[in-house]
Amino acid sequence: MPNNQFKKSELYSFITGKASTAIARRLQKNFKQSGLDITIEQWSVLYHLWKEDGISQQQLCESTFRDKPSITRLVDNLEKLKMVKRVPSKDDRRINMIYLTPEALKLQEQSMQLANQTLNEALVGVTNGQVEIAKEVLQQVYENLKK
Amino acid sequence: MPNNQFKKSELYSFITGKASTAIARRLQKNFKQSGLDITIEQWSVLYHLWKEDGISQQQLCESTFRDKPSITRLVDNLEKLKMVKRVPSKDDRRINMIYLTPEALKLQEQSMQLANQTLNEALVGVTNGQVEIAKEVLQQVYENLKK
DNA sequence: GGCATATAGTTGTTTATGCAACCATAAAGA
DNA sequence: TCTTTATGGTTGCATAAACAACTATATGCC
Repeated sequence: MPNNQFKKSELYSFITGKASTAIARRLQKNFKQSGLDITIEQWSVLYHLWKEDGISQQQLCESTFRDKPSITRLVDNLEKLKMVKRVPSKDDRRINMIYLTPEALKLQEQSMQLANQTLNEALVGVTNGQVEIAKEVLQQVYENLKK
Repeated sequence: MPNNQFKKSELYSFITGKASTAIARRLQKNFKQSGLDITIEQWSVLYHLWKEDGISQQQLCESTFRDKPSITRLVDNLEKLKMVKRVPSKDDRRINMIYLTPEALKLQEQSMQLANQTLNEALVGVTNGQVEIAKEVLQQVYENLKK
C-alpha cells in the first residue's frame, strides 16, 4: 500500500524543499555578513576536503551529491579563488587530486561555526527528539532515491 | 540554550538538502519518462495557478518562495511554452495577472499524479507518524528562517 | 598486443538562482 | 498639487545545475 499521508495542500513544501532553500539562503547571508566570500556550493566542496584533503573529483561528486560537470566547474571557481589546487595523480593519469590551499584551511573554523549557528537558528522551537526523527526520514528519502 | 544536536558528520545533509535534491531529481525524471516536458520549477508555478488562476507575479513570489526576478523569468519561459498568459490588471497598471492556458490545464492531473507517485517512492519504509513529525520540523524551519 | 569497454574529467547548451540596479505606477504626506 | 516613498515588475551579471556529447586514460578479454 502506498504512503498516502500527503494531502495536496502539504505536498508542495515537501517536494520543493522550501526548508532547505531557507537554510541555504540563511547560511549564505550569514557567510556574507561575516565577510566570508564564498558560495554555499563552494563551501560544500571545501567541507569534504576539510574532512579529507587530496581526494579526486569523482569522490567529490559522490560526497557532495553533485554530477561531474558541476564539480568540474566548482573546482574551476575554487581554483580561481585560490582555495584549491588540482594535482594530477601519478598512479592514474585520468585523475585529479584536489588539495586545499592554506587560504582555504583558514576558513574552516569560522565557516563551520557559522553553519552550526545557522542550524541553531533553523531549529528554534524544535525538540531534539523531533530532529532525530526528521533526520531519519530525510536520510531514508535520500537512500530511497539516490540510485 | 542552542540546539546542539548536530554532530559534524550529520550536519552536511541537513544543510545542503540532499533529500530535497533527490526528490527534485526524481520528479524531473518521472516527468520526463511520462513525456511531460516542463521543469519542476515551472511546475511549481503551475501548481499554484491550478489552485488559484489569475494571480499576480508578486503572489507567485510568495507562494513559490522565489524572488521577483525568478518569477519574471519563469513566467517568461512558461509564456514561451504557451502555458500561461500575462494580463495587465485594469485596477493597478503595475500588476500582471497570470492566467493558465487550456494547454496548462491539461497537465494538471497527470503531473499531480506523478508528484504523488514521486513522494511515495521517496517515503518507502517511512511510517506515517515519522512523516508527520518530519513535516512539522520542516515547517518550523521554514517559519524560523523565511524572514 | 589489440580491440572493446569502463572510468575520470571537460565542454556546450539551456534553465534557474541571487543580488543589485532600474523603470513605471500607486499611495502617502506636506 | 507636488514630492517622497512604497510596490510590482524587468534587466544585467555571476554562479550553479541538468543533460548530452566529447577526450583521454585505464582495464578486461581474446
